[in-house]
Amino acid sequence: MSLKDRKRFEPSEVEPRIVARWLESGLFHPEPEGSPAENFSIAIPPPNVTGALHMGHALNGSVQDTLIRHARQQGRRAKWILGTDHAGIATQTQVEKRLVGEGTTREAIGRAAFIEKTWEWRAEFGGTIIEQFKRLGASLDYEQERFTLDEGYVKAVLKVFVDLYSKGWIYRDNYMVNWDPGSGSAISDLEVEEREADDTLFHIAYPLSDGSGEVVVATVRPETMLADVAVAVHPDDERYKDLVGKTVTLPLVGRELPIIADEYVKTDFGTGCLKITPGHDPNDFEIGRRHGLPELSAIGEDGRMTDLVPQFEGLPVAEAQAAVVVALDEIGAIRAREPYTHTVPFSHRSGQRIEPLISLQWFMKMDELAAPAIAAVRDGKLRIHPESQSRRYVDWLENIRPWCISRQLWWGHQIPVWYRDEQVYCGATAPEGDGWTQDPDVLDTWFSSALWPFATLGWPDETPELQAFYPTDVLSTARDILFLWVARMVMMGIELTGETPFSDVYIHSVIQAPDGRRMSKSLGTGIDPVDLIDAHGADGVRFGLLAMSSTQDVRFSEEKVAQGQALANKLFNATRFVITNAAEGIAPAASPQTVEDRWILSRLGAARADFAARVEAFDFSKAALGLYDFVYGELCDWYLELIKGREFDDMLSAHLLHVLRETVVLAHPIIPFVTEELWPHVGGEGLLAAHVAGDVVAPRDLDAEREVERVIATVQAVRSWRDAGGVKPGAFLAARCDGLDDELVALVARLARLTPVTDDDRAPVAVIPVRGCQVELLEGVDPQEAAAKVEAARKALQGEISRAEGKLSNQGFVAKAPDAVVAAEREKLDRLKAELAAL
RNA sequence: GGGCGGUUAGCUCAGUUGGUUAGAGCACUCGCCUUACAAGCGAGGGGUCCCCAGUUCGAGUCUGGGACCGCCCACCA
Repeated sequence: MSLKDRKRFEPSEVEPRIVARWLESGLFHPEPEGSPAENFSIAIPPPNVTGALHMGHALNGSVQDTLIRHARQQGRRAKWILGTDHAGIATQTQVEKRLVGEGTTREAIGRAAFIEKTWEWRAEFGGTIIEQFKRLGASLDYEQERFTLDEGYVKAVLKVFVDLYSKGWIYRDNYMVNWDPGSGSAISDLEVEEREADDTLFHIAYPLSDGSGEVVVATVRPETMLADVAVAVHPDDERYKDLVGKTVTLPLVGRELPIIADEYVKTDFGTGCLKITPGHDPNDFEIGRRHGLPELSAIGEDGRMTDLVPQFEGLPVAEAQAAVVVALDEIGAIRAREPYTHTVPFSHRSGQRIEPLISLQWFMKMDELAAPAIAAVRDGKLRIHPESQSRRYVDWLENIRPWCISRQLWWGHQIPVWYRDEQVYCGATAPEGDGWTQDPDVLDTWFSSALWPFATLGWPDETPELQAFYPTDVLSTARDILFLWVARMVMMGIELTGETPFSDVYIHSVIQAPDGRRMSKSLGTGIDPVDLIDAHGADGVRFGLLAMSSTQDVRFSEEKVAQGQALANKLFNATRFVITNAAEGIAPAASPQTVEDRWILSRLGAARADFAARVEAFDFSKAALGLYDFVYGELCDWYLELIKGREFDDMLSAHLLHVLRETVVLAHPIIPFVTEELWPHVGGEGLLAAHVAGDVVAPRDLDAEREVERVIATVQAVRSWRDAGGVKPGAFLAARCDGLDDELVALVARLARLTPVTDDDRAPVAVIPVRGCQVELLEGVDPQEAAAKVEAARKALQGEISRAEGKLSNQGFVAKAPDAVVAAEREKLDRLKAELAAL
């Protein structure tokens, strides 16, 4: 169907065609040439391989694609690096669920078969999100898709492990970890979230071994007492000073525990006596190490009681607690119990309560890695937007602790360490000889993600891609993985490549549900961006999400998406109007003949400059809304209406095509589909996505802007009078126009539906003053209506005049305000008085 | 317990270094199928800028205090 006959832009019909053309063109896969300084690259935050597109992906995709397309328009070779993350725990959990559905378990089929199953799972579901990104119009390099477990990537990960191991920064230790019973694995501090829980605080009496009394300790975890190794008091606590050095006898167990002094203990909390359980409490662990205390484990990695106290062996933790309480009650050791609300750690992944326990794990030393990552931000080599986030970044890095990098999973990079008797071997490949067993653990998924910007480009090999596109330019992501991922990429990037892996980090908004709650599947508050694309088109979704975004979290509003859809449709119809009227076979060219022609060129230039500045400042909301204002408020509402009375000669046709063509270019980074569709109709050649716009912007024409602004103000004033006076919209009214030259009068007359007269000396029924000129309506308006309107206008003017006079008679204002402000106030007063006089 | 951000029209949000009568989109009211678009066009109504105090000739904007909401960090049993 010809464009002229399509009354509406139909995204569902257009989008698949456009995507196909983009993909065929090879445009999204730039050759690795040139230098990183002249090229532009972004590495996408790798979505989980089995994930589906959610609102965060859609917003972040819109942001990154806008940046990438903007860079392409500037003639930069732009590469948006694509790939997915193997997502250890998340993927393993899904595959395990499937196995259960098939009546088996991962333990039953064994490690090798399980990993094979997981690769099958990836083959089956791994492509979903990539296809969804295509629907969004994301101009990712689909020809070079990476995976954090592909061959080259594995090579990079193993090399990093081996290198940092030999540097002594990766080590194995028995240490307190966050044990997640849900995934059966240790997890890092960052994967723990605090939640409020209602518990009971038990006060338990520990008798002194010499029979001279007792001390009372408070705990919400009575079952951990089985692993107590000491009781601590504050060294300055007068109540207990004399007890330090004595021992108590642990109830139920009979072990003698020393009473020690440690400044950690708060004298004003509870009883001032703290039971020390290094095996099951992070603080107690630290205290235990300070005092050289033994580390006992009452709870095992299976979430059941160990054989430390045979009476409770094998009981799940919750049952053990009940049993311990019963036993303590029997001997009358519980002095008090009170309800207690506090925060306790939960696994972010499995949602289960974290069990702190001591475990043999791999750790990475972070201090030396953190220092240059802090310096990068301090020196301005790395800029974080919004700026307020850089403080969070620095604070976290300054207080960084060792990172537990081992996970008791099967799906991931297996730790490249082998054991044989007392021997330990670390290397990228298995050691020679028999009898070696590889460490069964895999690396934290974030260990491999930390290498993302360079491992995806072929590091550690000096590939052409690495030379052309690394370091990358921008990293765009949500706030919640600033530490988990961004900071670690910076640390690893600087350590391994000597370069900050990107120069700008953009932290985008989190989009909440319309009611302000979190968008989540489990709450039922999620909105599927693909459904939105179906309903409003990808352009509408992109525009809407960008227009919503901000420097903080925002609520989702479908109206903004609809606004974007309306914009796409508006641009489509504006183009349709121009090409149905323009002379045939005319090439676009700026050829202004009239004041409005000059005006729109000036406004277009301003819109372009503004758009570029907004995008480069990561202010996508303003970029999108500014585009909307230009297209609606200036191009369609005024310019196209202003030219409608004119003959579409060659010069006007060429000029209109030029304006439309440049508008389509301007809008392309945000609404690529409709603009690509229109491109050939406004004289564009090839793909708009490949079009280099350059950055030369025509100088503003302020004279034309002033004149057309007067026309607009006059038209609006007359329309307002007509409407208030009940004039039929179609009627042309005779009017005298003073203070405007003929060209402007003609414009006003057409848009306000006036018949300008000069030889009619009837008395006006209404006088409309506006910006130094006035329009006298000679007919149409009902005299009474007119009188009421005049009265209202007079009242408003008088209000303003007295306000201005009051200001100017205020000595403080005249004496202290800047001269320009005072002068402006005087000018305004004069203008108001003139307008009042004209009424 | 610390830190950060927010509070402006019915809703979602703008508001530059303090300076016209505080804006937009959506919603609402009235009028229009005016030959690009009724998913459109025109004209309107609607605000105690969270509260209190202060600085200033002048405060939505700056300062102090408070209230409420959200987020981040944190080892009080």
